[in-house]
Amino acid sequence: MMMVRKSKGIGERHQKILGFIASYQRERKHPPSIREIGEACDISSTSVVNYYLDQLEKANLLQRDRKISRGTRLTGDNNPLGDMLRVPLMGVIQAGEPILVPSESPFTPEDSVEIAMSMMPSREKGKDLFALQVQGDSMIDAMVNDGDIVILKPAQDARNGEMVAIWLDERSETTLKYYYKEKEGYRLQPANPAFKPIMIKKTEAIQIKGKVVMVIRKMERQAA
Amino acid sequence: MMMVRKSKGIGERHQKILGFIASYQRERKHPPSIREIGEACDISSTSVVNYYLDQLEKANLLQRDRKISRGTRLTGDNNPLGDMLRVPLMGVIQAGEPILVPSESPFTPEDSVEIAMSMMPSREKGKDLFALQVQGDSMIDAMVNDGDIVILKPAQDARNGEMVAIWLDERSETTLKYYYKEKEGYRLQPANPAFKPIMIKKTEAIQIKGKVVMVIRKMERQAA
DNA sequence: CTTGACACAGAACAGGCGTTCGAGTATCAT
DNA sequence: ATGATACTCGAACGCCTGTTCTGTGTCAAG
Repeated sequence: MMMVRKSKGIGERHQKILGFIASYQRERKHPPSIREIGEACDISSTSVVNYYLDQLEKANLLQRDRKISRGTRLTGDNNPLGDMLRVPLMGVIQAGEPILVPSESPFTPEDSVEIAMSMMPSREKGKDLFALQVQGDSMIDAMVNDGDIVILKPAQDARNGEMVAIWLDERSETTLKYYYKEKEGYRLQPANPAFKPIMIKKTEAIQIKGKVVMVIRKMERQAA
Repeated sequence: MMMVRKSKGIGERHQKILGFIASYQRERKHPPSIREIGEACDISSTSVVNYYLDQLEKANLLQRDRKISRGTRLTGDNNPLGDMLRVPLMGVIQAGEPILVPSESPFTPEDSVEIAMSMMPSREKGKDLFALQVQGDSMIDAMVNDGDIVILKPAQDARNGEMVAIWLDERSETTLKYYYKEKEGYRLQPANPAFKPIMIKKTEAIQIKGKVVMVIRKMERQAA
């Protein structure tokens, strides 16, 4: 009977086991049992699987909850599963139309976007985030492109330097700007330094709709 | 003995179970057993847990792998765990310096960014993606801001309309542009329509480093 | 009051599953 | 050769776990 004898370190067998655990977990959403690993990797004895699992644990490639059924989990980098936030995509945001924040909007989010917890800024991990898809080029001064997805956190006011989604009554449009409260009123600063800030007098009515938490742009191929 | 009698539908008990499974899964990376659920939710009998679990399954809030240990998993929207891609953050990209694609770069990625599989465009779900953090304002014509994270896929050539990271020998700089091959040479189109395209003659040397797959901007508070 | 759906407890069963142990085989350095 | 090391097998032990069955108290409808 041929045995591989790969000296020390991680061999082909180890790799196969790691791969199987990953794909199993991806499909079934729970770890495989020792016997399932054995079956998938052509190992006829549970003790052999255990043997390899121990090595993989020593190599810091996975962790085991001893004595617990299906207690193997891949360590950080290999683990395909992680905490994510599901943010409802509530519709579109475009110039000339007010945006709908979740409480005002009547419709169920058809779709949603998934964001890794680890990617969320500050500790904005609240459950009340929502997402909007930008339509049109009206937000280019905010460095936000047509098709971009903006993640928002509902808010009625903001602190200086935060980017907010704001509704301007006088202009009848929604815009994304950095917000600064000043003596005379408000200064709304575009993200793109090539554009000048908008000064708003205290007398004008503005409505902060939410803080921009994140912007995501998927690059599909572009026309023309 | 008081019993809640919440008529039909999902009651407080159901909610508690759902919450427990979610947090358990988040912490331990595998589903809880029936007995563990019972203990956490003050249910003294496994049969009662089973009873609720069946209801929750009928309500389509979770799925059960019958006969399998720890075979309960939350359905889509409730499931905090999902497939994600771990993309190594290989360093920074800035004007005036060539970017390092993984094969060329000697250093291990100190950090990495996690992207939900569901967010990946086209079927760019390859394992060879890498990420770079933009430093400086030199990419504003590509609608990419200082601090943004760009996800790249290594490539030596591109199709028309794809956004690429490209090294221009003559200018000694890296830039992000939409790529178009034309008769005379190449047209590199900025994402921002306010900027003019760069025309490159065939005689000039260009090196495509990768295709831009995604751009992510985390909005922390901004200075000034 | 009876009836039946509903919520719950407890116990017992059977199979799932991790663990352990004894033993065997191949490869390699000495 | 010989022992050390790496690897494999099969079986058995015993806890873990899902399942099932019987029984009890509560509450609303008939």
